[in-house]
Amino acid sequence: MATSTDLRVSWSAVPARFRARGLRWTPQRRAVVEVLSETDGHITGAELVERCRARDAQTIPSTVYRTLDVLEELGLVRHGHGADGREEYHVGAGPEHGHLYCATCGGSWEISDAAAERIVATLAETDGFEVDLSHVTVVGRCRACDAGA
Amino acid sequence: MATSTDLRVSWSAVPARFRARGLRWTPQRRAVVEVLSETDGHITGAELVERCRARDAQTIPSTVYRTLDVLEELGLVRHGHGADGREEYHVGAGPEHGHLYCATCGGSWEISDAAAERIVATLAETDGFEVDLSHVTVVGRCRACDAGA
DNA sequence: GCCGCTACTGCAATATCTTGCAATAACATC
DNA sequence: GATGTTATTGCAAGATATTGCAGTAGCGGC
Ligand SMILES: [Mn+2]
Ligand SMILES: [Mn+2]
Ligand SMILES: [Zn+2]
Ligand SMILES: [Zn+2]
Repeated sequence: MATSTDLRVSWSAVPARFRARGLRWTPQRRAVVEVLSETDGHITGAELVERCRARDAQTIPSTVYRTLDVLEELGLVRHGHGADGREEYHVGAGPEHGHLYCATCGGSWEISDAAAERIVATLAETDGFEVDLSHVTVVGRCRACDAGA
Repeated sequence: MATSTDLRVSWSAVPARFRARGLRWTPQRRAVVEVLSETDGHITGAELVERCRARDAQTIPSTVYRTLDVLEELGLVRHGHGADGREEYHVGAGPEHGHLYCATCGGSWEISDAAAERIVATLAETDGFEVDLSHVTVVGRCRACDAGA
């Protein structure tokens, strides 16, 4: 089966997780975590900054991005990149998955578990490479666009 | 077999290719193409700007990036993204290929043709998706790092 | 060789993300 | 509840990339 690290998380336990690691629980980090706890699925770095700014106009982007780095180290979020290379965070979205982006229509989909499993297995066998599935972004052309053109 | 659009190109024919399309051949575009013609394999957008600036200190980044867009439309280069999402251009590098990046050691490799072929076939079958192989970047952990840790 | 059309450039503003550094504020300890 | 340690923040600068717009200059036609 495909690697399946579940991202579902008890946000209420996060402050304790921070302190247990010698990290500090600050108002700025609380704001980021509150926004994330209300997010399901995906959010870009810029969107997160925007939503934090909506609650607190003083929000500083570098603080938000540094908080994301910490949350990712703790395994509470994972990031990938959109078709243009921008960061996209996976939050509370269940099992790991990669994304498919259609360059023609702009649509995006999660890579099916079946395909993910085969891709991970293929690169493990032929190249000895262990894939970070959450980070996988495949750009190309979707079935609909292929048919319509 | 895997898609195999060859990028080997006769740079001397480029000015005529531009004009045939109603595009103009300018000193700025000539500089970009000259740098590319001396490049084999890969170059990031920033590196290209830097090398153009080395020949002409007046080089404007937006002009370079716009020239890259045109060259890509003409099929003379293709871009992908590094592990951090930054643009990387494939130039004169033979058949299309994707890349593997080890997040641990920072190493990078081209995805083997065998693996590429299976990945392209898998996504075509299971998700009806036609992959742009040049744009594929897979991040994870290489064999050496896996063994050493 | 000149002219006109319009593709292209330069520039300034904007978006996203990172980094170094000095000042600040968590929090463990007492 | 005061204190010291040091993790964290705010800020400024920088790297990379995109966009709108007004002025410039390629180049096809004469
Ligand atoms: Mn791209
Ligand atoms: Mn990344
Ligand atoms: Zn599509
Ligand atoms: Zn490695």
